[in-house]
Amino acid sequence: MAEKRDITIYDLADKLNISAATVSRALNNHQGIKEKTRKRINDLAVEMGYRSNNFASNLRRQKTNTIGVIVHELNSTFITSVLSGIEKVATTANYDIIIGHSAESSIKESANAGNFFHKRVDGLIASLAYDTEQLAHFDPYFNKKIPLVFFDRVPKNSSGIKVVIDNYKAGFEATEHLIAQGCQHIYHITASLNRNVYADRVEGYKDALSKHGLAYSDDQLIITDFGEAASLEVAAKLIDKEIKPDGLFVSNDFCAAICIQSFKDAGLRVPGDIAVVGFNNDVISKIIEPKLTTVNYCGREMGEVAARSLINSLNGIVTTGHTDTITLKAELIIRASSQRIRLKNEAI
Amino acid sequence: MAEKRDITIYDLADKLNISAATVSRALNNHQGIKEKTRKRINDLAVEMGYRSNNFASNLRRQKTNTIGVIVHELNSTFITSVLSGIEKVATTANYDIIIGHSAESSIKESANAGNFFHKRVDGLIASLAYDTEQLAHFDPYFNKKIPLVFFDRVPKNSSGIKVVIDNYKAGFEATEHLIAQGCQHIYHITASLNRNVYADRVEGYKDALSKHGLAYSDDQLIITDFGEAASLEVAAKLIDKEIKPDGLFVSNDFCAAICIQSFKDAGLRVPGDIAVVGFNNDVISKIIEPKLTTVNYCGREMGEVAARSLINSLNGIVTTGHTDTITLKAELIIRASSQRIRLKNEAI
DNA sequence: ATGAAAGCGCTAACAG
DNA sequence: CTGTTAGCGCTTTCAT
Repeated sequence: MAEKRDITIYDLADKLNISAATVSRALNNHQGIKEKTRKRINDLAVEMGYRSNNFASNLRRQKTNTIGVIVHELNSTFITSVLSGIEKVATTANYDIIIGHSAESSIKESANAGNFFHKRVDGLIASLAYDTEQLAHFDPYFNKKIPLVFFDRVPKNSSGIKVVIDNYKAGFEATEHLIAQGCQHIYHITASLNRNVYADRVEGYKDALSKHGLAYSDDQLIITDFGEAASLEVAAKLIDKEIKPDGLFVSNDFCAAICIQSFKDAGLRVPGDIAVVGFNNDVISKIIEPKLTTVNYCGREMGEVAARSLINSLNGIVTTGHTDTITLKAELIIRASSQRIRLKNEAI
Repeated sequence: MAEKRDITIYDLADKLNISAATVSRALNNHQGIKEKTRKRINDLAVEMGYRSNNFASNLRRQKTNTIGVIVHELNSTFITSVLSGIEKVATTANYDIIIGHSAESSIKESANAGNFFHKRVDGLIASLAYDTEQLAHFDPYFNKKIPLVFFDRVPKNSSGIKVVIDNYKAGFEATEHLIAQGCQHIYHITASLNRNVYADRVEGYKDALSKHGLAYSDDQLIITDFGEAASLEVAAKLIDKEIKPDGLFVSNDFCAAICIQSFKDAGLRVPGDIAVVGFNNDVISKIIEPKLTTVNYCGREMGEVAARSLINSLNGIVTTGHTDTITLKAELIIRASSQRIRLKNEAI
């Protein structure tokens, strides 16, 4: 494949009758190179189409200046904004990032982790897949003391820095909001309780019910994978419940949207008959009719904080100890899908 | 950062009193190694936690077995399925992929191209950003004869393999469908005509109008960037038009969804007053009410074809010549948002 | 079937 | 301010 041989620093050195070391130093902006020499070298490099050889450099420096990022999915605005946050901070600090997505499969997550380890990333940022239980695939990182930062979906017990929101509080507030709207039979749709994000919200949900003297039975908690098919099924099940739900808190906007649609198709009014709250403030929450009340948290900020923490550890700035879990703000955004009070006033 | 020194093939060789060359051969499944020796080596490698050093290997082989993929955005199901198609083929052929996203900015696209070139990807797969005009950032690839495959949003004039759908035909059919539904004043919302995907659909749109004797004026063609704000603006403009549109073809599902919403808010019925067709079959097309008629094309297939073509060139299998543009199928999916005929029959 | 030796391109002591 | 030198870990002739 290779056309002509690549230009190396030796070619530059020969042409200028200087040593390769000087060329290397000039190209890397080391100090102690005469400005004039540096310029001559840089000019020639451009002229000859020189490109530095990463492998050689990495091999020598034992460092790649690359951060691996493993996400559970790509097609959500939340993840995209996390990525752009990471990218911004990483680029500023002169790190490249490589992205792997697990498609919610722990097997692919594991493959990505292995691949990135093999590629010798300097550090790793990850959000766990839906079904990840064993964390063995991260052991090589721990063993080699390669810094590891988890965000959003973090492991329950493990070292490493974690960047999260207060999911308990978010779940609590979402539920309390529904209660304030007069809901008495509030159901909750969530996903694998192995994932902190879901488990914590469930706790918040339960505690809010309990605080306001509302009964809770396991029948009100529905676990699904938020896929389209599963969501449709869940919605159908909800419609057929003995005790009709008048409030619904869903840990995912897409699934909440599907439910709203199903409810409407079944002749139920939202929020009149059933008030709905989602989670994530995805675009879909503003498209669905009625617009969806949801919990917003800033992906970009989460990405920035994660990247910054990672780079700090990379630079030996240790901020660990009791502060190795960083909690960011989240807020309930109230839209039409849950506003029963105002709706009553506005009613025809 | 590095803890203990990494295990190298020399460590393995020493332990077994054989040469590093033999270890290397065994690890890479070269022929001419006694089965027993191979097994001893592999076992010890696992036991000692050996991981091969990519840089050293790449440096030596002048090859990375990595394919770079540059996409204009990540948060669409279309792109995600393209990526999974690429991933599948690449993995099978023993290539890693690294993903870069340009966020629709030619500047970032250029940065990614440079970065990947620097990382010495063996080949590149790309879909152009919204505002890319100059292709100079791909020149290094052409110069070094690094295979380059464009998909979906491809450059107008340039060498390299291109994988596309017949956008002209898709635009033609979408428009003809609206005409068949009795629409007389069909507007078209599109984006930068520098992008083949949009320009070609516009041609199809115009030709369909002309074929059916419908007048066209530039007033009916609206160019926007499909962002949320821009889409809202465009929708408002459309509502205020002198000549009321009764049909709308939008080159993007998200924008089409926003328009439908705005129309409904303004008291217009969809499709009764205005029939709408989108493009891409994004999830949103099934969430919006009424469900959106749209053009579907298979991202996964496009990804697979792109990756396969790239790997073929990598292996020296030249399929270029007149076949260097590969056109895949696309189909109009008819849903409620455009069905005026049936709607009239069903009318109360 | 295995070993010896050279070199991929770069960087960092160390020297001057 | 610049040059000399050694070596990062691996693959691959060329021998044996």
